[in-house]
Amino acid sequence: MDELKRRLETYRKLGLKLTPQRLAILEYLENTREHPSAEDIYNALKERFPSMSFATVYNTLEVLVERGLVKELGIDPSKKRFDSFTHPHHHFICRKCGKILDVERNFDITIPAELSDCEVTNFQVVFEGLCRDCKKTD
Amino acid sequence: MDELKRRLETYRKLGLKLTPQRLAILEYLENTREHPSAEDIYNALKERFPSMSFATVYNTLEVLVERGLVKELGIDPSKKRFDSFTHPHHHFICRKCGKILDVERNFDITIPAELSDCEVTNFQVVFEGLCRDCKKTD
DNA sequence: GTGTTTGCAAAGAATTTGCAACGAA
DNA sequence: TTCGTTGCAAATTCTTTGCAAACAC
Repeated sequence: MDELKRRLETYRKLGLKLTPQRLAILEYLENTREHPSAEDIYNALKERFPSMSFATVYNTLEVLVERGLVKELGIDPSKKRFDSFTHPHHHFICRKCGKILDVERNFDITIPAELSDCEVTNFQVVFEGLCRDCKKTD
Repeated sequence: MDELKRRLETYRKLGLKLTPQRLAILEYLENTREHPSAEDIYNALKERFPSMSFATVYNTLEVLVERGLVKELGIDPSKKRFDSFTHPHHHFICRKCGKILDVERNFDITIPAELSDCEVTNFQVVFEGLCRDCKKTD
C-alpha cells in the first residue's frame, strides 16, 4: 500500500534505519487522534512485538521529535503525550480523565510585543475543562 | 507588615493550619515570577528550613492548587511548574533553557464550536521558542 | 486535647542510560 | 562489514504515600 511506501520514504529522507518497531510506532501515531503517552504506544504494540522494550519506544519518540515528525505535548502534567499531527492546531484537555481533543480552528493571534526579543517558533491555545463524558458524572 | 497579615488571612479563610513552612512556600510563590518547580521551591527554602522535606513541599502545593491559590502548569514536559499568579494570563516557554515568561496581553478567543459539548473552564495561549539569552547561543 | 501537618524513608510512576548483541544498509 | 538500533536491566528523576512524632488551634 501507498501508506507504507510513504512511511519508508519519510524515514529514508531523515537518514534513519527502517526497523519494524520504528515503522510500527510511526504508523500507530499517524493513525490515532488519541495523543498517546509512551506507555499507550508500548501497550498498543506489544502484541505485535512482544519483545519490544520501553527504551525503544522512548528512543524512537526522541528521534521523531528531534526530526519534527512528531510533537511532544506538555499539556498533561502527569506525563508526556505525543502527537503526529504536526499542522499547527490547538488542544482541549479534560482535567478529569485527561483526554485530549484537537481544536482545528484558526485563531488570529499576533506575537505580543513583550516577546519581541524572543524567537517565537509557534504557539497553541490550550483549553481546559471537562469533556462531554466527564461533565455527566461530575 | 501587611503582607504577612494578608497571607495569614488567606490561609485562615481556607481553614488551613498556619505552619511556618506553608507560609514560606506561599510567600516564595507570591514573590517570584519564575514559575518554579517543586525542587526550585525546596532549594530556595532549605536554608531557612533545613529540616523541611520534599513531601511537605508537594503536600502544600497540592493543597494550594486544590484551593485555587496556585496554578499547576502543564507547560513544561519534564516537570510540573507552579504559578501563584492566578489572573488569567498566558505563557512563553523557552524550548532550550525551559524558562517561562508571563504574557499578560489579552487575546480575543471564543470557545470553538467543536467544544460546545465540553465545559471549558479556561484557556491559555502557550508560545514556544527561544528566549533572548538562548537565541544568542543558538 | 484533637486532628492536621511534618519529616523521614520507602514506594511508585515516568523516563533515561549503559552496554552487549543484532540487523539494515 | 559497519554503524546505528534493540532489548534488558539498572539508574535517575519526579512525585506520592505510610506512619510516628510534632504542632496549630
